[in-house]
Amino acid sequence: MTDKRSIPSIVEINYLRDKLIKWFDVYQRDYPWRNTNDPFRVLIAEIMLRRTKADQVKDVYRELFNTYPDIDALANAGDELNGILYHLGLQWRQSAFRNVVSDIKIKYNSKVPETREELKKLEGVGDYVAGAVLSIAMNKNEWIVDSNIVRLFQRYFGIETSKEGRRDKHIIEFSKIYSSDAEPRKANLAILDFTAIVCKPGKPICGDCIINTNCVYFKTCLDNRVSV
DNA sequence: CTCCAGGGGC
DNA sequence: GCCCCCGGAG
Repeated sequence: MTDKRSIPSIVEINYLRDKLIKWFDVYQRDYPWRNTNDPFRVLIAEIMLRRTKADQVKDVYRELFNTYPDIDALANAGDELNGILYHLGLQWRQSAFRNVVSDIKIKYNSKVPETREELKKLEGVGDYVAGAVLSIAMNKNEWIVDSNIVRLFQRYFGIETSKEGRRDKHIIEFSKIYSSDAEPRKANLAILDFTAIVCKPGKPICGDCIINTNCVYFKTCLDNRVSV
């Protein structure tokens, strides 16, 4: 690829997606917010997941919905809610959290908005959370970009990004094509899990990687004789 | 010590 | 475009 900022071809992206989905069918992670199609629960989970490890969110999610089974219970929650959320860190999340619940209940009649534009009006909801709710809970063809997805794109296609790769135009364009699939939910979950388990930041498992034959990063490792 | 399913304020 | 938000795990 001569132009390092160009977007890979649709064929290349389709190939990558097919491989990741096949991998996902075997190795997908199990989290409580994946056993529901309730957009509200998925939205709450995604808000908690931002800048926070999934394993750290798991227990909080369970306790939260055991204590407050529906949006009305959550909207009327007292100070105990702060205690449940405390372990997530990022204390600003607590007020944002309450505002989101309140807005959905009052402004949206207890129904999670179904467009990216409306979702982003909620406090603490940006492109990632909005895209995740639309694609994962509603199975819509909506893109997501997080730091892990940026990294996979960099490594696999040998593409350059800015410091804020999440917001790079060519990265978002890639993600739009990637999520243009018959199963956007699966496609997006697949790339999230793959980047967390195989193509992870510190020591990626390149040796056992199912897509290493086409990966620029892997070829570079071999050229440098770095053990993988 | 660094890192983590980002977002918002500037 | 840059920077900070911050608990817990490694």
